[in-house]
Amino acid sequence: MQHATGLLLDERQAEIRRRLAASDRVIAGDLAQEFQVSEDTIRRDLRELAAAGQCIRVYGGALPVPTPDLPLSERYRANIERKRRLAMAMAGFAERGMTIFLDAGSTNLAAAHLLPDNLDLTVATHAPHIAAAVLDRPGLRLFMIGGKVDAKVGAAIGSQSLKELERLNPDMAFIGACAIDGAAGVSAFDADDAEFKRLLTQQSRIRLVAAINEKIGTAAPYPVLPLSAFDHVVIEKDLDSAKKASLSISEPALVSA
Amino acid sequence: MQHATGLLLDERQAEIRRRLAASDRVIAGDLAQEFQVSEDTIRRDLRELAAAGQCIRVYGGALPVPTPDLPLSERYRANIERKRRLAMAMAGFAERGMTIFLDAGSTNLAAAHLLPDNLDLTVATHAPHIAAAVLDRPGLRLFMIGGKVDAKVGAAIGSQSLKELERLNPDMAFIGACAIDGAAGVSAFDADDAEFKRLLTQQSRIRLVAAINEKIGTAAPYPVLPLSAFDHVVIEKDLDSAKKASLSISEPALVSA
DNA sequence: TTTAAACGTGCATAAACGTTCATAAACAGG
DNA sequence: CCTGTTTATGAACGTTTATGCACGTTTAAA
Repeated sequence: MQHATGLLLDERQAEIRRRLAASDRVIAGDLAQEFQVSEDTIRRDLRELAAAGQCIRVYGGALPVPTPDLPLSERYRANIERKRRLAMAMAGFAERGMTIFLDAGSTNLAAAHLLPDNLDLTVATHAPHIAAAVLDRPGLRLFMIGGKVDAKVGAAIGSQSLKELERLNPDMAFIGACAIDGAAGVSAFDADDAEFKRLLTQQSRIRLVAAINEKIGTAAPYPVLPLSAFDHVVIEKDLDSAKKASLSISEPALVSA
Repeated sequence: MQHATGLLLDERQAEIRRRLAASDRVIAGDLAQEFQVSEDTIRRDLRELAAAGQCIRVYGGALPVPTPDLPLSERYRANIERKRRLAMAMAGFAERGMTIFLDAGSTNLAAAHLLPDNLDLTVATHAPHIAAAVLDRPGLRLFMIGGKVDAKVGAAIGSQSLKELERLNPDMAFIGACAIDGAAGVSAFDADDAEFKRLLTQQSRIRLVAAINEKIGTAAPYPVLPLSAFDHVVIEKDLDSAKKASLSISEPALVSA
């Protein structure tokens, strides 16, 4: 009846669980098309996952189980679906054997869930939430930058962290932008965070930065680097063309997701 | 009955094990065709491998076991309630302004949730899961030890982590014991983990170690330190008196929770 | 209120499954 | 060289499981 080459049931449900962890919803129809099975089958999967307490069934798809909303994790929940798309585009740049640094931020937390686990990747990060997510992915190796952790930024920043970062040269870095502007470049809300991002970018071979629409055309108090310092700037597909033009960059450096 | 050209049973099963390690799954039908045996035979192989804990049987084939051991998040769920009681007792030792190091382990993860948030505490740890939990507690400051993170231990261990630990002198350390014995002292399943625990204990002013009943009277391959090196050994109230006596320590060094 | 999409249920079907038995090679002991 | 035993396998049989489809119901949005 089924797959010569398709996914086994358990694999399919495991993949759905991963999606739920990375985004804030799944849609039955999309899953059906993606896994090449009928929607009935997907609905059955979602019903079973819901019965096991792994998701919450809703009309049209399912939601992840609500985690007790805490300060930081709350921020992480906002606009997850859009950030997941950005993260997916960034994850697409991963190549076998790379060491990839994930900066703090919810887009990169999504990336931690989405990075392929069969490419022998090493993930480095200074953000505990991201580290915890990576540690739960059997196919990924983890390197952690330590130091004094800033609760607002959600990552280890400051002099000790910088010193540890100096001894690391990632193949690729995913920078989380607090603000992006064609003229002001990338900027951050915290001085130490900005300095960390700057050093991180300089230490890395391939530099990616991503931002949702709201952050484009804005500037924060602490400049990081001009846009020209990055190999790829990942933005949403539907960014209005005026703002897109204001960045003064074009494909392939500009990536729409 | 088997063909001169075909593989022996052991060879076939070894090959299946190799496939499971290399890929994410095996499919019974494919294996049957490839080895030129009936699917019944493959199913028998998979059943035997599954019985030996070498794979996970699913409809249509088999999946590799998530990790050599249980997944970390699974291990964290076992005996939560009992570990929470131990953690509560340890948390009771916290005093205003202290810097407390939380070693890896589920008991200390519970402690991260239970430490009072009105004592101006700083928590240090090398375990991402614990760091993430602490970061979600507004009243706690966090210091993270970095380095290569061992997925089995669930924490950063190894030379770089040791070097960072050298520059830290916690007021108190909660050590997670893999095994405790009156004669053998505290021991661990991983060499680097044992060395980290040893240095951590030596660097700390007040040293606590906790263990659930199952770990008392057992020894692991890598010794950490004798029980005399600890200020308090926290055990469960209902530990049987023979084992309790075998530890050769008494109150107030011995704490029952 | 209307309407189309999403839903659950029951059913049919074929694949996958476990069990039992038969066969024949491999083995052990005399 | 016999003879009985063990072992790996495949075949036969009935059972379970995963899936898609049909059909009537519910839902949410227009």
